[in-house]
Amino acid sequence: MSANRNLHKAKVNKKDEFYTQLSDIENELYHYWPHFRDKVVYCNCDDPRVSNFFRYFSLQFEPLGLKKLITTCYKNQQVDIFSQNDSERAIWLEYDGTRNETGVPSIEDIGVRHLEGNGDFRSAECIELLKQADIVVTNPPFSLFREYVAQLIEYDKKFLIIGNKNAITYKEIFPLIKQNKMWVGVTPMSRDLLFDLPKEYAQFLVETKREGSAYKVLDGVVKGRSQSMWFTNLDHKKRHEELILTKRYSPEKYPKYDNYDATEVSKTKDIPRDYSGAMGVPITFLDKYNPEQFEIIWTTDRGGDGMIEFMKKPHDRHDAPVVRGKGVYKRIFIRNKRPQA
DNA sequence: ATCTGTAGGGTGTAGGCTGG
DNA sequence: CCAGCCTACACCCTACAGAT
Repeated sequence: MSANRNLHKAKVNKKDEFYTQLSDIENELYHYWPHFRDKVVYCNCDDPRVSNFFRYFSLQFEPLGLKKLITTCYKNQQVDIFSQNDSERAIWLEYDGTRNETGVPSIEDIGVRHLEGNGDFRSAECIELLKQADIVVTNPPFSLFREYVAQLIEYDKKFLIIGNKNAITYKEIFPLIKQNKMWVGVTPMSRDLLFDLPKEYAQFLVETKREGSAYKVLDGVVKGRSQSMWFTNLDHKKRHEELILTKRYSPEKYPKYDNYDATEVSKTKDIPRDYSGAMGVPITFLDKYNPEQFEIIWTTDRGGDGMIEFMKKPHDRHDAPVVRGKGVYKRIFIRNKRPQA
């Protein structure tokens, strides 16, 4: 019984109980089809038995024109302790599209192999699989997001992944966004993503958390709410769309920060069309960010290439932007490359 | 040279506001 | 009313100063 309790606790404590909804994958992937023809897709943080990523790519294998689909699945030691047999060993799957007449891949069509290790994306055997891949698509563990992205960059992979919104301001992540090496996917980042949950975890959330914050109920089904968004380095149409600006600058409407030499613009849609100086905007600006239209300078977080130092005014705090004595939330500093009259 | 206490920046989770 | 958007805040972590 006590082992049972521990198991339950282990399950509840396990962070990665959030499974991406098939509809969210479909809605995002829809915008990238040309990128996938003849490509090897790798989902390296997936359990193919429950993952909608594997499901999506195996079902869309032929329409997308994929060359190969590879999936690896992480299994931590915790689970092994309680399992009765070795069916919980880490596995990897390879699918090259051979199909039976039903159009749905059968187990015979898919090569299922055991991994030597635990399936950690950082392990040598998983890196070997990564090297074969053209595009990586998955929902990696948020706690390892930095390392995860660093590895993708190191091996020069195209990717389409889900991460926490706050990851934008991580000091390892923001430079990639500034340098246009990574950007926001098509699904608006301002909207929360909802996730499928295992039954026990859904129950745990309902019992201990608040509806609307930790979870939401959709058609009677409990979905986990997370401040998540898509990150990618695959080009898409949205990031080339001009953001239409209607407001005009005036010093009264657009105050300067007390501690930064920049103008506060509290809503992206209020960016003045005729202003060429540095502006602070909410991080959700990145939804509308078109690199031909705007230049990203830096965020209010310290670090970076020293640019931010030039914007600091004498003040007792620089951890948050301050307007008329009142602190506001994190901002991204931008400049309009082509202000209009 | 190493330890330790502390300040404050960095990160993640959750909650709140509001306009259509 | 609630999706869309913004913010509060606790706790972790790191750097660093001063002590040993």
